[in-house]
Amino acid sequence: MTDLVPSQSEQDYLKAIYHLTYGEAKERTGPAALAEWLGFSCASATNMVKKLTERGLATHSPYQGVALTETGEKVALEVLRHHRLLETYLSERLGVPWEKVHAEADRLEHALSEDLEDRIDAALGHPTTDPHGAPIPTKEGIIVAPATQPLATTLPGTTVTVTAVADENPALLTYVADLGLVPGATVEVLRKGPFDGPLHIRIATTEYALGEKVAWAISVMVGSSDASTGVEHESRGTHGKVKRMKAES
Amino acid sequence: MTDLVPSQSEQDYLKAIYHLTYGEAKERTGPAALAEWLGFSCASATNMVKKLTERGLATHSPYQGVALTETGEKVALEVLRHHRLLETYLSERLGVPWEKVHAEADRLEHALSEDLEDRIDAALGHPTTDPHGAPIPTKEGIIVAPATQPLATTLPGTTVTVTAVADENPALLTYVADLGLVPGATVEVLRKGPFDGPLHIRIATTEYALGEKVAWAISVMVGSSDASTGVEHESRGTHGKVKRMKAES
DNA sequence: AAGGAGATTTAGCCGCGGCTAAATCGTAAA
DNA sequence: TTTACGATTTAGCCGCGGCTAAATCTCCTT
Repeated sequence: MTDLVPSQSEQDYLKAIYHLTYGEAKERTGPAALAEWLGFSCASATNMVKKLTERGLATHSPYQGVALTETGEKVALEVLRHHRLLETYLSERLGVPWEKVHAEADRLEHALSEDLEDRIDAALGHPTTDPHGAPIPTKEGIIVAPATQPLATTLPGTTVTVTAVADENPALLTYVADLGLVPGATVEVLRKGPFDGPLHIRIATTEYALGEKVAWAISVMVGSSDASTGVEHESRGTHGKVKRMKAES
Repeated sequence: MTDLVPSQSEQDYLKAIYHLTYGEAKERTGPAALAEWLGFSCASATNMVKKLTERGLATHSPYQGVALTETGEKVALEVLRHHRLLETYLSERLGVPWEKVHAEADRLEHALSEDLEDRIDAALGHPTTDPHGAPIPTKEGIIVAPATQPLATTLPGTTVTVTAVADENPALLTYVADLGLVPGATVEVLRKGPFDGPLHIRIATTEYALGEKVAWAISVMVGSSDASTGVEHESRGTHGKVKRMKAES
């Protein structure tokens, strides 16, 4: 019998595959995207993909891309739960600033026991989203993804509510936080510059021009009234594809 | 230039060397003791000792035993600080039971950033001892060791105060906690059985007979009145040897 | 249909940090 | 003094998870 529990590296790859498929509305990814995401070489990614497939955590045939199996996705969601619970705890209880919690959680997530996970969850009152607005998977591996879209694709003239901000980039986080572009904020989309031009928005009474990268990192919910239609359930085994979040963490 | 920061394995070995020398009033240890402490083979211990010596973290000549250099001890004390701060935090803020905090902290200590260390330290109000009574080194690598002795060597007829309990063994911790033998408790030593016989003690109004192992795991402070003579300063570079704690964590 | 660029895979290397087996040392007992 | 045993060291192996270089495949363009 091979090791029952995936190694830290394996967990990192599973998390990455999850991000690159479920996070971007794609079915499968390739080693190149994985390698870039993790900062490794393509060859390393291919090797690990082969190993994960042998272990039954991913499906992969040569040149056909990778996807997670049910058990692989389950592992990824467990790691993601650890990550987002830690982010929330560090932010709420220890005052770690917004833009730093991701890096801290990345190092701590693999050392978190089930028992501690439960204690943190309880201490926080069973939170459903992390400080960046990303949903926290349940212990059973169910993740509730709000029906959102990137701010970048929002039609000018619309007023929207920010639900989440991708948390990978500290500098970007600091920048958008300064603007008040945090989950819950209301934004009026004014107009879009030509081609890759800036997106003009208004927050409260101030206008800003956002670059492409920033506009894509922000998830928004259209309208602001009806809460019940704002979420859908997404779980392992779901057949009908639902709109998934762009925001990572 | 070699890696600036010791690997997790190296840190574990440094911590072990610290325990086996400073923890037991010995000057040096051998690979055998190290190997047993960590659960590795003697050969592995010898290898690592050689590497630590090359890195300037330990001193070692063949067949002469190992000791930490100043910088090695500094690293060990940093890890120990992480460990004991985490123990305290987990116990105080997340309700992790006494006998489990050691194992949790062992996994988390290597993933703790300096920033988080400071935040935890501040959140706890800069504690000086962990839940088992062991002193927490300062950020500067100074550890204040109370002048204590094992309960096992305490003369019958004496009344002493428990200062610390070795935290490695969960079963033992549960046992002594049940008896009320926690830091701060007052114990009257009644008599010692012959040879390896039990140590009879009284806590409050109840009498107990303790085995050798338990009696050695408990550190006590003789008398209970004068606090100023109860501690001494021990720091890197101290020449005069001071009585050091038996309790580990 | 042919060519070529980029993605993917394979082959083979490396350091880390475990391991066992075998050689060597040092000491305490005969 | 010799011997034997335990502690230490050396030699050499392994899996993990990175890497580079080279081979191969896919697909898009010409």
